[in-house]
Amino acid sequence: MSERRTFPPVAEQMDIIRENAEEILPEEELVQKLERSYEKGIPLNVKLGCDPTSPDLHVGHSVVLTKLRQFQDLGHQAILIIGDFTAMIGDPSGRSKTRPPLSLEEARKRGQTYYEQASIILRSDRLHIVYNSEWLGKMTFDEVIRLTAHYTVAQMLEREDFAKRYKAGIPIGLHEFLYPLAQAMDSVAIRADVELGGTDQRFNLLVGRTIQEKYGQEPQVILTMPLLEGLDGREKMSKSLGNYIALTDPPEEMFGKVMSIPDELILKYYRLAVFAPAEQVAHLEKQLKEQRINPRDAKFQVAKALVRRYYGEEAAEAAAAHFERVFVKKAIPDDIPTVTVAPGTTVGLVELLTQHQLAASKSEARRLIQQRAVSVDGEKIVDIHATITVAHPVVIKVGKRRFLKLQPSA
RNA sequence: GGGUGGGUACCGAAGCGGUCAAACGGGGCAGACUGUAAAUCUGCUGGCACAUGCCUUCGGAGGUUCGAAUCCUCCCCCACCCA
Repeated sequence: MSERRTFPPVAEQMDIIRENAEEILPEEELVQKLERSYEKGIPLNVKLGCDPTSPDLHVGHSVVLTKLRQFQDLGHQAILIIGDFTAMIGDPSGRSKTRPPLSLEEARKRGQTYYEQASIILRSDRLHIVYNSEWLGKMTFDEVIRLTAHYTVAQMLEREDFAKRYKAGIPIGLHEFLYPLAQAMDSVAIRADVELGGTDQRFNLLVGRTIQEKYGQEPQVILTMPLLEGLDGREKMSKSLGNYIALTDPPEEMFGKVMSIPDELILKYYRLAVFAPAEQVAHLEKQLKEQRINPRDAKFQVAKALVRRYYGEEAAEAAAAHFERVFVKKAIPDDIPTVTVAPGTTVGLVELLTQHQLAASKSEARRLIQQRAVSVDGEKIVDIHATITVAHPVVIKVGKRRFLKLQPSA
C-alpha cells in the first residue's frame, strides 16, 4: 500500500469508469478523488460487497466485477468484502421476499467459492479480500444502537422494495433494516472511496455515504451498474430464478443459453455480459436496425463472443459448431454421456430414462414417451412398454438436448 | 392485549362435505413451426401400476362423518386495524 503508484490521466480514467455505468454519484466527487490519487500516487479503495448466499457466480455478477477489474487495471485497489456476517441477515435488496439467513460457517465456505469464481474476472494483485464478520461481529449492542440511531424508519421505507412489501402486506423482518446499515459499516471499516453495485444496491450504497460521514469519513462515491436480465428476458438474472449463465458453465451450455435469450436482449448482453467495446456494440446495433443482419446471427455472434471471453477462441468455435450441429441440423453431438452395459442386456425404456436422470420419475418418462419426445437411434418411440436390447451402441435422445449412449461392454 | 382477514401443489391464486390429485394464471417440460434453446401455437405438468386401480398432498395435531382441502377442537405461523 505504501509504494507510489502511477495512473493514467484523470480524464482517461473517467472515460473508462463511465463505460456502461448506470450512475455515478456524485460524479464531481469522483473526479476530485481521482485527481488527488493521481497527484499523490495513492490508489483509491474500490469496494465491492458480495453476499455469499449463492456460491455460483453468473454473468449477472460479472457486470459489476468487470467494472471492478477496470478499476484494478487503472491502478486502483479492489477490496472485495465477503459478507459472511451480513449473509446471516440475508439482503432483501430488490426482492419481495425475506431471504433465508445463513450460518456464519456456511457463509464463509460459500465466500471462499465466491472468491475463487470472482478471480475468473478479477486480477489477483491489487485485490484485498476481507470478511465483514471481522468488524461487524465485534460490535457491541450499544454500538449497534448508536448506529441505528442515524437512520429513521421513514428513511428505510424509502427503499423501494421495503415500501412495496409494506404496502402489499408482505412481512419485513426488523433485522432486514439492519442490512443497509451493516453494509455501510463495511465502507467505514475499509475507508471506501468508491463502492460498486448493481442498480438495486443504490439505496444501500447511499446509506454508506451517510454513515461514513457520521463516522467522520469522507463519503464514498457510488457507482451502479445496470442489472442484466436473465434468460427469460424479464427478471433480473439470479440463481434462485434459474435464469442465469454461470461463469463456470461449460462452453456449449454458455453458448446455448445465450441463444435462448429473447432477441431484444441481444445488444444488452453484448454490452454488459461480453463487455464488448462501445464501437462494436454500436456497429451491431446499426446492422440490426437496418436489418442487415439476422437476429439469429447477431445472437450467434454474441454467444460466440461470450464463450470466447471465458474460454478462448477455440472453445468459442467449438461451441458454435456444436450448436449448429445439435440444434440447427438436429444431429447428435459428438461427446455425449455414455454408459456401458453388458452386451445383449434388455431393459425397459422407462426404467432406462429414470435410471440415467433423463426423466425425474417413471411417470414423467412415460409422459415424455407419449409426447413423442424420445427416440432411440433416431427412431421415435411411442410405446411406453418398449424395451431396448443393447447389442451395438445405441443412442437415446430425449427432447432436444438430452442424450445418452449405451455402449455394450467389450 | 383486542379485532379482522389469511396459511392450498414449483410460485401466485380458486375451491369451502362427495363429481378434488384439486379450476385458472405464471413457471417448467414436450410437440409443431421457425431464423435460434427467440416469438407463436398445441399438449403435458404428485408418485406407483397402467385396464378399471392404489398411495401421498391442501400450516400442524387430534376429532365428527360412510366420506374432509372443505365441519369441530387445540396448536403454530403471517398480514392489517385498534390499544
